[in-house]
Amino acid sequence: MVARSSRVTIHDVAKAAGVSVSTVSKALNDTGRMASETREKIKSIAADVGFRPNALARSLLFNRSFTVGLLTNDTYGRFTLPLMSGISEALVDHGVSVFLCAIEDDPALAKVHVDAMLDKQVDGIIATGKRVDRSLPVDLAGLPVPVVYAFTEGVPGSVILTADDSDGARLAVERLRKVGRKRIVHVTGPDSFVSAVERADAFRQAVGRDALVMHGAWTEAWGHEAVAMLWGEDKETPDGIFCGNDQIARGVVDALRERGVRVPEDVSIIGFDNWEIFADQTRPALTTVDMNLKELGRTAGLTILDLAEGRAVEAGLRKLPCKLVVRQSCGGDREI
Amino acid sequence: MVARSSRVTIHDVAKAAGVSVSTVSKALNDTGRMASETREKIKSIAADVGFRPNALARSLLFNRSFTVGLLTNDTYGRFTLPLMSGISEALVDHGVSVFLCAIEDDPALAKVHVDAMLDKQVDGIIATGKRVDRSLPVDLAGLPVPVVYAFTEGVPGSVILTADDSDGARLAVERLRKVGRKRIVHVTGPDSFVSAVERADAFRQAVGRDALVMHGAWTEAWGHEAVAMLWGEDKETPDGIFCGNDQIARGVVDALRERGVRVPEDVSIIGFDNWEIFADQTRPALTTVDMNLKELGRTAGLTILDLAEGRAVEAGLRKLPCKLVVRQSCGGDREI
DNA sequence: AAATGATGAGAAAACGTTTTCTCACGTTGA
DNA sequence: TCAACGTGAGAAAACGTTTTCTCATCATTT
Repeated sequence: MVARSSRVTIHDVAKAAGVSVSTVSKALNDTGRMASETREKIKSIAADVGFRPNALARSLLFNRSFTVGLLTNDTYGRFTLPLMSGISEALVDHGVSVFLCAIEDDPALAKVHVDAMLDKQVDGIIATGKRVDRSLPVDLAGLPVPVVYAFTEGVPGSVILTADDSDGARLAVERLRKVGRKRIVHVTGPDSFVSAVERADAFRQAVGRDALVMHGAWTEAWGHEAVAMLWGEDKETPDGIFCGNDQIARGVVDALRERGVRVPEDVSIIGFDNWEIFADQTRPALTTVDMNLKELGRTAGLTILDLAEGRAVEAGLRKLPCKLVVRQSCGGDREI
Repeated sequence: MVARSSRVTIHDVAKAAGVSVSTVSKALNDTGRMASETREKIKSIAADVGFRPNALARSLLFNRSFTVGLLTNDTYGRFTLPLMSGISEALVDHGVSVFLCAIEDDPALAKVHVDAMLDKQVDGIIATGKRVDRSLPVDLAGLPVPVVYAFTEGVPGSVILTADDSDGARLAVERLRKVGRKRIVHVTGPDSFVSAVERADAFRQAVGRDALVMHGAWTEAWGHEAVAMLWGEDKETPDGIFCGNDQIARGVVDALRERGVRVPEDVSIIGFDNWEIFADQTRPALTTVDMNLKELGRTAGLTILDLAEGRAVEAGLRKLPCKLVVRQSCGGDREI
């Protein structure tokens, strides 16, 4: 019943070299006692026949599969892909591969995927999602493998990695100040998102208690609308706008252009996310806050590795700093 | 040296049931001869202790790992994610998990990933990329596992799946005709992309030999530029524009609005890709051609499964049909 | 009552590794 | 010359399954 493998095994190498499999194993792993000429001969023969050890067999023996699972409900991949990229980059050097499981807010599907991963003896699971304050529709507590939550809500006592929204907001305000802006407002997403609230709080702290924060949708349309409101009243108009994401920022920039307001000469705009497809294509290109998701992924990967290999990791929420990506929409990109 | 697993094995079940492991195995797999009460008792005990067979051990035995690798150099994920979603959806029912490997046009990294997957005994590899007419920077020929190329160039004699660009173009023209458009032009990407050329050819075939095709970049800016050219001369302006992707379409729509040309009343616009983030956010929302990438992924997944299980699959290029997603930019969305 | 057959369940081998243990052989020292 | 020791290499067990083979036991038939 068992299918025959066409792959070359350690037995083939042993036969070709006229030694036992144990000797081959020791030769290739540089362990055991052995005449160095024997070792070299075996190594060369192994290379000749193209031997590569079957990872499944090693996994079975070591109880380490050198795989981790990435569980996400961010079907669009806006946040998952950069994270994935960082995880993969950090782990490939350690011979670890990543199972990507897209569960579309479907608890049953999530369970199927988690079970499949556990059956395949993943060394750990990284959970991620599309918002920081919502958990995946599956309970990952009490699993026989370590779990790291990245950019999604985790159970108490777990390791949770996320971007520092407050830091991002501070970075933006700091920059707007540096280019001489005085009347700064914040146009952002719904206040039902903790990210939006955290950024807004940090924004107020940086700008002043009565700073104007406008909550709306995460859309271009809301950017247009906000500009209409701000420029519609006969109050003093802002000279700096910090937007909650790049889509809103694009809406704001477009709306200002339509009104004949120049960006960045008259008003400086800063976005959030550094979603290149928006930030780069907006005219002028957006200066925006980057959440360093790839770095977050790298950290998540190394953390799950630490846990898998039994090293202690401090539990709790850990916030990683953001960075400002300077393009043209804020101005001052030359003189600073 | 070998770490102790905390997981419950078939031996634990055997001990708990007071029978041998072979009996447990046969009981759970509904094979062998056995008193049905024994079988049921074992099943219930196995469920009680939460036994799940170690997939690694089974893989070793069956020489089937129930994993496949998805290799991509589309770091942004525009095409990879829908594909991945389809693959995963098709395979999860068969207990197959997917390794996602992002190789960023780096041959060395690609080789590392491919080797890691082969070591882990993947049942097959699906290769994908960001263009149909470029191959990945790694040679997948002669691998000991089946390979399917999806949305990327494959070696001759291999199985290659791709979207039918001609079909997409025909669909668009057909629709423009149906809403009464007579003067239709095609604004698309560089003619160094075979996709662009195939669509352009099909467009010409549908509209007429001397139909106007404008090649440029795949950007919004090119959409603006093309409109400036079309409306700048004192020739008759088009009443229908079929765009090579949604970004160009968005540029065209925006440029027309700025000129006071109404979409879809005066001009009908159709995009390509159905990239929701563009198609949905454009005002009016874009009617656009969808390449059915998820379906493509599903097909790729089932194909690699066929190959892995030794079923014959016809080699060669297979083009899957597109579909038109109707929103507002083309008009006629109510009466048809 | 003895031979046959059916039934139930366990022993062992296999998958491809790694590691521990054992052993044969040759060299050294007294 | 013989014991002690070092060296090189193989045998066997282990990881967790599945499957084939073997063997009791019991019921049925002659």
